[in-house]
Amino acid sequence: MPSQFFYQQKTEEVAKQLLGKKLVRIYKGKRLSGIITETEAYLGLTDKACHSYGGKRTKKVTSMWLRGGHGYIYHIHGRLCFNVVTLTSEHPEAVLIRALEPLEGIEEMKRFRDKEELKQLTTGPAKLTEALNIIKDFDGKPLNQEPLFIEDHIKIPKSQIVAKPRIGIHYAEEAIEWPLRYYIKDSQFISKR
DNA sequence: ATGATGATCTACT
DNA sequence: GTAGATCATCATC
Repeated sequence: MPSQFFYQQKTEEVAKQLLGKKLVRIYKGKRLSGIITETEAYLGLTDKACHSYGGKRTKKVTSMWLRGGHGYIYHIHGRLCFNVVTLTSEHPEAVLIRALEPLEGIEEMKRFRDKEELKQLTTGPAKLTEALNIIKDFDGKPLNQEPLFIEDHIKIPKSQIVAKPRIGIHYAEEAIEWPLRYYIKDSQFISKR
């Protein structure tokens, strides 16, 4: 399990280093898990795409102001997305988990998603929250304990990490083109090419 | 109390 | 590629 210092590194660095780790959900005593294949960094006060841009502290973004290593879960378009908070309580930044490669508990994931195809289970930020049955209760909870935590798995070499602009932030002006989306080169489990 | 807004997904062409 | 469904959250009234 990563230490608390892991999450206090620069957000871009956490986003890259989360690739290859496992996101694990314990559901009714069973492990549902996947390898993190795609992430996006959200850089807080000066990032127009970030929910905490300009120092916003509405109820929805409260968890982003926690110290690194907590979960931040928000509703969007009637769905839930899952983030890992980074840095300290003075720096409201986070990493959005956008895709996983399913590993354990695949039959449960198929049930939660009501889909059979492996690639349809976790290749999108709201898809993976549904597949792992991640619920709003986990917002603001630390990620070093059951029922939802992150586990070390494989290390992805820098040469295998692709950086591209983030998805779905057309309103974010200059931040639109910042290359803060990271994914494992050649992975079959990413949300978009 | 109401209306606008998405860090989305699905189904369709 | 594009349209429509979706619904909690927030700003405004």
